[in-house]
Amino acid sequence: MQHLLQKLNPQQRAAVESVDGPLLILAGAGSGKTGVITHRIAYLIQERNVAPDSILAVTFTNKAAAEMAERVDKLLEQRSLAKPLLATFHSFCVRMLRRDIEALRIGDQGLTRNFVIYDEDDQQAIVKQAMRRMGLDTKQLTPRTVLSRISWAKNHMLDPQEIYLQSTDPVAERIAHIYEIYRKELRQANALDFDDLLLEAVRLLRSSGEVRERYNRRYRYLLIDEYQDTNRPQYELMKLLAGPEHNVCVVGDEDQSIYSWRGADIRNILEFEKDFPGVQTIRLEQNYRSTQVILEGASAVVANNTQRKGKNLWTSREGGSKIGYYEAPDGENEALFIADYIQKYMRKAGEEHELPRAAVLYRTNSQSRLVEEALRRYGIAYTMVGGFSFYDRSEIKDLLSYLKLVQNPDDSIALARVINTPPRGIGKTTLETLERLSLETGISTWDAIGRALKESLLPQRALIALDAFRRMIEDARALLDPGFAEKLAQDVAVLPETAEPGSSETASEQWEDVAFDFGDLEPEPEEEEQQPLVFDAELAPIPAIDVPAYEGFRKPGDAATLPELIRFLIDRSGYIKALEDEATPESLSRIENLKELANAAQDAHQRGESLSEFLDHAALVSDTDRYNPESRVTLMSLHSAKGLEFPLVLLAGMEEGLFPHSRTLNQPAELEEERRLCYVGMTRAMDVLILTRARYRRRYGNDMPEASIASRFLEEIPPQLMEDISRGPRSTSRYSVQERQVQERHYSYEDEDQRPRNNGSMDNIAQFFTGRKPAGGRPKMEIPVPTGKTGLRSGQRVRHPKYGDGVVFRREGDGDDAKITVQFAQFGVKKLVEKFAQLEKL
DNA sequence: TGTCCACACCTTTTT
DNA sequence: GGTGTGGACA
Repeated sequence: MQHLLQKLNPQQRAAVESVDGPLLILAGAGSGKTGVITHRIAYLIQERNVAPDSILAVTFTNKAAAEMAERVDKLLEQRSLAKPLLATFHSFCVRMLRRDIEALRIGDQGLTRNFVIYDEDDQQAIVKQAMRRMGLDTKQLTPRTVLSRISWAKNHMLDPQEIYLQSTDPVAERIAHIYEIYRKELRQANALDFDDLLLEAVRLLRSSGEVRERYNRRYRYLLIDEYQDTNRPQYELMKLLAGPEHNVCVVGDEDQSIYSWRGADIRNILEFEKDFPGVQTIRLEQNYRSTQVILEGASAVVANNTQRKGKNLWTSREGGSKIGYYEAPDGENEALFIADYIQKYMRKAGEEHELPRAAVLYRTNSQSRLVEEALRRYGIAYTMVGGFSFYDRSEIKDLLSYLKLVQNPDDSIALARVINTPPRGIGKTTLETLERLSLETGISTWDAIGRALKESLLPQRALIALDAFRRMIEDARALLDPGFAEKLAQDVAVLPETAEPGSSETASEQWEDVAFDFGDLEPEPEEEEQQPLVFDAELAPIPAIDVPAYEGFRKPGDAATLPELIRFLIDRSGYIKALEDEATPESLSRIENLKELANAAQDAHQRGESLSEFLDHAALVSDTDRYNPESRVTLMSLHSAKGLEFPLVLLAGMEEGLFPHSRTLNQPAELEEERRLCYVGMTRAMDVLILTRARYRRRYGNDMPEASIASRFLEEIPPQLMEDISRGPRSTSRYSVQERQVQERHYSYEDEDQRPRNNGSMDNIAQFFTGRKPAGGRPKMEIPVPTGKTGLRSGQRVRHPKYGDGVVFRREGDGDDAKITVQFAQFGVKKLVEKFAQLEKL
């Protein structure tokens, strides 16, 4: 309908209506890109009568995909069961591979659809193992480095031989060698890493004309979001999927390209015009998000890049408040300022208007800790995106490894993870024997266990333990039943009923009787051949974990459900028991986490997800997917913030070496990427943008605070757009003198200690450690030193009953846990627990 | 075998 | 502040 186009400006409208042939949309920050994509999809369906399920839109995160799907749904006037597919490259590839990967098999070689996805830890484990076997020193050449080189190679579509031929030094040759072993190991484990998901999908579409044509027939309209961040394999994938019609629409912004380290290649924009002749280009240059001040500031920064075509973003939101700059004495103070600012902003905004929202953005995730502490202290609720996720917890990974092993016993990494977790007497020597066995014969660890048992290759005790372990996994597999496990591995959501006659054998039959797709929650299909394995609650009591009851009972002989499988595993493995016996707060929280996983499995089960779908989900959820737009305060890295917007943005850590990051300082190309990152961060702000910096910052936990230099990006913002809200009473700051003093007090962690702070002693950690005189105009007592109940602080002279006189060097921790490091005249440096130290002030 | 502790190293960014 | 490693010991 016309209303679909009504709210769009002429360029956006053109972008929506140009549906035939290749289209390149260069969309500046905040130019309504998402709206264009969703409207375009709705327009295709509604105005052009395109079948919804022939549209494929690829976004950067699952979250973005889900949100877009929702928006499209709202735009459409009538619902239909067929929906456009919105996915990430990776999740789309998984769907495709789960269905069709066996087309790549030659004989009995190649991956099966039961493949597992290896995350970074798994990858590291493989590399480490390979290096250990090769007798390489993992200190000189770290697995991390090797892995990043392997990933680089994959992102440039180079195989080990090519890397070997290109290598100019022994290290590079060695890496090529490790790469080769790595690949072999993954193949043997029936596993794919993230990069492989793309590569194998490309290989699949290239090598099987039948598969490619099927997908081409299926998906006639292609949209690619965040096009500037696509890498080579993604580009190839797009070309293969585009089919002969070339109805491809890509949306991107050169200034927001921030993933070159992951192989993203801006040349994809240039090549697009080459590979898709007749491409139409549309520019969206009106920004609807930010005030003029913010937009000008951000544009001024990114204008310092040489590697860009340049564009003219403009906004009708004239003026706006200036970009705030706060220079804190140290990191703690910076965080407290941020908390304080957010609190004031929320109060004020709460009185005035709608839902106030704020984001704290930073370059590295480790910066979040201080901000979190400060927010907690202020009692401000927040959500954090990134950092370690639920799925990174060791207990979760352990249980997932059990599940992976059930799905695919050849997964040697999962096996290694759980074979002795909890301890069941399978130790180092046993594992070494198994490894040797698998290495010599080229079989997986799982098969090696079978062989060792059959031929009694190990001491009796080890054999008994191994046998028990193997039976547990086999019983779990039997719960799912042999045929069923395979069926679970299929992705039923893709391409229903499109199988060609004679193309796929058994697959198409299995296809029809499973239909979870439309919320069909029927019990699992029955199987003819069944092991009468009833889950016996009495034999297998689950004391601590309460898996919620699910609807409907499973008939005896039906395959077990996902939650049942989990119950079985946590019980039979003794995992819960071990945690219960431990009975520490730590172990109890682990139990809680496992409960949460059980709940997640329950939800998944109710959605009709299979084991492999559940595992895929766990592997592919990104941190950004956890962003909750309802949340009022969000903490995240700059990278995660891409695509989002907030009325208030605080950008922390504007320091050389942090942002731009130290590893980019002498690489011009990477420095430009940092600048784009800065641009991305600044343009997230709608109304208010605050940049902060700490003059002294601690690098790791306990190190000396180091003096910092203001980020160059600060200097690239025209001064007339900025306002210094940290300095002096006379500034036009939003705070009065009194308020400021109150505020300074606020920014101290020592609430208990009310001693005057301007006592001229060494109040300033930085001064203390750097041995500097206080700088000219710098106000004193900027850095609060925690002193706790005893009031001990750095520099305080103390006496100890045993060690005699000394000087307090450092204090860490809070309350009863507080530790004091004291330099004693005769006994040297000692670290003492404050509570017991019996220190006497002198 | 398994567990505890001291120490060394580290930190980009993520599907 | 967190993790991984290696050595000492039960």
